[in-house]
Amino acid sequence: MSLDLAIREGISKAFASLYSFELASAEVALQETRKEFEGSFTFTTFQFAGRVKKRPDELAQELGDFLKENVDEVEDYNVVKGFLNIVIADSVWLKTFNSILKDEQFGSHPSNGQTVMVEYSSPNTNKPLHLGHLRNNFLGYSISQVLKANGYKVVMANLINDRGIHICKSMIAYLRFGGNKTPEEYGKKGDHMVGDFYVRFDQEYKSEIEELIVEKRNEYPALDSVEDLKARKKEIEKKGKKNELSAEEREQLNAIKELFNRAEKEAPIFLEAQDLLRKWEAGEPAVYDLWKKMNGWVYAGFEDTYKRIGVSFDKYYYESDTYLLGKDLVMEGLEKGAFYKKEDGSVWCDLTNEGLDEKLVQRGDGTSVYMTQDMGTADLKYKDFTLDKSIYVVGNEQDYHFDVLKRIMKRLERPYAEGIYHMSYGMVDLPHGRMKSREGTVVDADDLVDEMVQTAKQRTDELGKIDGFTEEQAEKLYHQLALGALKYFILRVDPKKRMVFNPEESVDFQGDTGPSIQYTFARISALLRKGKEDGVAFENIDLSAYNGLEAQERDVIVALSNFPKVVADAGRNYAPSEVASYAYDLSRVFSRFYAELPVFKAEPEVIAFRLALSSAVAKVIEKAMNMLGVEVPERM
RNA sequence: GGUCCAUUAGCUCAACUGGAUAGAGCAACUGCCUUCUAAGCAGUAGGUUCCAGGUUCGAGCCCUGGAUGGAUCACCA
Repeated sequence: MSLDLAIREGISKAFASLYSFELASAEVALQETRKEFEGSFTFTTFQFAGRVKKRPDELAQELGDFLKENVDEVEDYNVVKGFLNIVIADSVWLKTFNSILKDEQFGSHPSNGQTVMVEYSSPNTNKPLHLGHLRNNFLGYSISQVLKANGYKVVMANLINDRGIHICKSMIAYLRFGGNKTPEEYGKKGDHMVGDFYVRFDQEYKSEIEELIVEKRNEYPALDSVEDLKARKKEIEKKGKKNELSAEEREQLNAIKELFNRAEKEAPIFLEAQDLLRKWEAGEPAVYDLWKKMNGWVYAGFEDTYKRIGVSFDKYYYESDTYLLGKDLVMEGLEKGAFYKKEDGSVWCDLTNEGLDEKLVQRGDGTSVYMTQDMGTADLKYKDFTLDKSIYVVGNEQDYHFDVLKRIMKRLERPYAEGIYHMSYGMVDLPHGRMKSREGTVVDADDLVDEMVQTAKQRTDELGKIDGFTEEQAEKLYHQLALGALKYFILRVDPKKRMVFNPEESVDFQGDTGPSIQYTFARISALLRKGKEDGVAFENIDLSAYNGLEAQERDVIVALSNFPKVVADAGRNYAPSEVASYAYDLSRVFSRFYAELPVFKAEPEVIAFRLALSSAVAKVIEKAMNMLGVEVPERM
């Protein structure tokens, strides 16, 4: 029985026998005692005081007496106002530590027989991965590991968006300007090369729009450039927000908008891209081959990046296979009365009684929309793996979409509907604002990793601690540190929140950072190496009879004992950040122990105990960091 | 305009889901390498938790109203 469970049961019994008051042990809320008070667990009595007709401090006192008397684990207690601080005997902590040592699976929960799919990454094949994708990939990979530790069977899936107008844009630009070159000839990774052509399309498109506007803009002789027109448009729109538009201005705004719209729709390169999409959908061989070829380049590039950032997938889905799915669900929904058809033949799901809008699930012409496709894909995933839960790691701009998806699947009575969870995360901002590809403020994932590796190398060289490393070992270390810094920096933040990525800060390796935790592991590894060299037996030893526990050592054991709960909470809350902050806490508690208590200048028994303690910390740090997708080096 | 989300130290983030004097790191300042790795440890300083009300023994957290920033409300994906 775990320690906190024993105490919760004790409190429950105390209430029953002292006051005939029923409080299930599961309902007993224990918190960690704040460090300025003595004790390990705190029970707050205020909310119960009235119900058992006692003053809070009086109640705490009586509960404390009962616990001290009846619960073996409780050595002592103290009461501050209504707070009952429970002191645990060192022998109990040692017993706890002993069972941690023996438990190879410590922190991992046994299989719960459930299967969960985590869909993440899900890139478009028209441009390389950037900083925003990194948050997605790190979160997806990490939550998968956390769920595995919670006893789920996890399928990591990547739904690749490999079709649509955006890919056609890259294709058109390649046809026009690509000179039939391969990525090798072009001198870039495949994904970057295709991304270049996507940008090229945009440039071309813009200049064609401008040409068209210049041609047709005779209505505005006073304005002589497209920039002027845009500025004028903005100005009027701003006024419009305050409802101060004159009829003339409104007319002018509409005219400008119309002008832009027409130009956007009539630009030759855009028409070509649309035409290409039609040809692709018709399966025209030449178009299809080009599409395959270019996607192949992109995939090779992605695989390379995935490998570098240490994420992987068990299953790939391609939108070119799934984009027509879901039509049978539309039929089913109509039959079940979950959907209805409008006069024009379009099919809708009415969610107004749930406080949402009506949602289109099929166009009037019978073709699918995004939602249709996602409905079908959800069903496909279930058919493939019989999922209990389905997690979508997707940015919070799609909160509404997934809210609707879940409700629709519930109306279609899908068994997995309740298990759909949108792991929504906030955007990654740069210190000067959000990333905008058009303004060139996108941080490319590959470049970022390169820079981080450079920084790691530089930092390591400055410290000069890795003499004797082969080049290969050194490269590996730089990579581990770079990714450790990057992943930790991103994962320590609550996923739901928007975060600021400051390139200068993220390369910091001191303080609350990945490398500083990795450093703790490296130091422990050094201790253990020395222990082994000295022939100290510290593995598989029984320490239940050890005495003379120091405060710093007890703090380490307490921190260790929290690990299983942290893993469970992180899984329940879908929050890798909780694992990250735990890893840092543990690392700090250990560092304090390390700084204040020497390991090898002690009695043999103490040496063995401290080495065992250190090795347990190393194992937990490794497990926790691995859950974040971070590797830990034995030397740095 | 409707809906949803955010706002905590100069900066980046926490706060165990309503508990004690709101904590860390960075930046600044003090100490600690002749002792197991100083990428560390100990300390000083830094707060009207956006504002105004409310709920209760107790509110950063819940409720109401407002401010600021963002997302979304496509027969785009």
